[in-house]
Amino acid sequence: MVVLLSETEIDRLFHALADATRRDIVARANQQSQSVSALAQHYTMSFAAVQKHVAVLERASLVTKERSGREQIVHSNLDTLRAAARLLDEFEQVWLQRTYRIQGLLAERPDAADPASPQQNASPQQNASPQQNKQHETKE
Amino acid sequence: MVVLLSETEIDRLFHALADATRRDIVARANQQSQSVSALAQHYTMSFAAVQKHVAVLERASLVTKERSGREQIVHSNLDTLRAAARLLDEFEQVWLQRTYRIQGLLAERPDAADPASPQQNASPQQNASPQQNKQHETKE
DNA sequence: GTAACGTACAACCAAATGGTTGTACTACTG
DNA sequence: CAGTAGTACAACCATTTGGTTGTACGTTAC
Repeated sequence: MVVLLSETEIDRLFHALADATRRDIVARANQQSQSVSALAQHYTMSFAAVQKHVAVLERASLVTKERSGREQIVHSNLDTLRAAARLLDEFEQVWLQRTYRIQGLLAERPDAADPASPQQNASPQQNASPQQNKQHETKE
Repeated sequence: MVVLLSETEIDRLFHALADATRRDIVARANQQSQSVSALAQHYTMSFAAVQKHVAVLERASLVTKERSGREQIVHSNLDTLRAAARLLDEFEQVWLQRTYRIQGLLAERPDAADPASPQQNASPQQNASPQQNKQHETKE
């Protein structure tokens, strides 16, 4: 299962999750959709600060806001959270697979380097991964 | 299954993952453990910049470094990645459960609110000792 | 209508981030 | 031995982040 997020969206998503206050906001909004000021009441920081946290969450699609009269109701977006979880599952899968594949090949292909052994060539010939979906600059 | 990380560690973990270069570093290190300078060759940024990224990953326990002669070999730590994945799974589970429970309880318990607020240690002064106890302060 | 509430947003600030260059030290290599 | 490769680390810089206060404006309540 492939997750549909761009690198930039992944950046935003993890960045949004990398703050305890923001995680708490999502949890509360999920528990019950509520206005920004209602959320803000639970924290010692200013209303404006909470507003900014909500904005970060919104940019990451972890919550949505919906106007209701003078209030902005914050709804959690569990789909995005699920996407994040799937994304890490994917990393786990891919990276583990690679680990196993390398281990599995050790017997038959003596030139497949041992990833755990620190004693090795040190000559930086890189057998880099063929898939390049990044948008951050790589050299090679 | 409960994941064993403190809020601060979770912050560090997600922050470390919130950068495409760092994710790429972990992927490469997982594919094959290699020295910092070998990793740095794949990026256009300076060696020192890559060093800093590795340091961030190390603080988040996503990689470990092991000295080998004059080189520092970077190993990926898949356990931490797994912990992150489990953590999001947990969020997903808990938050989804709460959603369902609330939907189910809406009729009978109008006051079913606010069970799980994190620790509060208030002391509402800013001014900041250099370390802040990153447990975000809640009010209520 | 007036007052209070909820929000938006700008201006400002301190600290953290992400990058650079330069210097120094250690470990290999010839 | 001299030279180079790999690393560590400090200093510096620009930008972002996370917080503040203040102001303005629409909406609700009285």
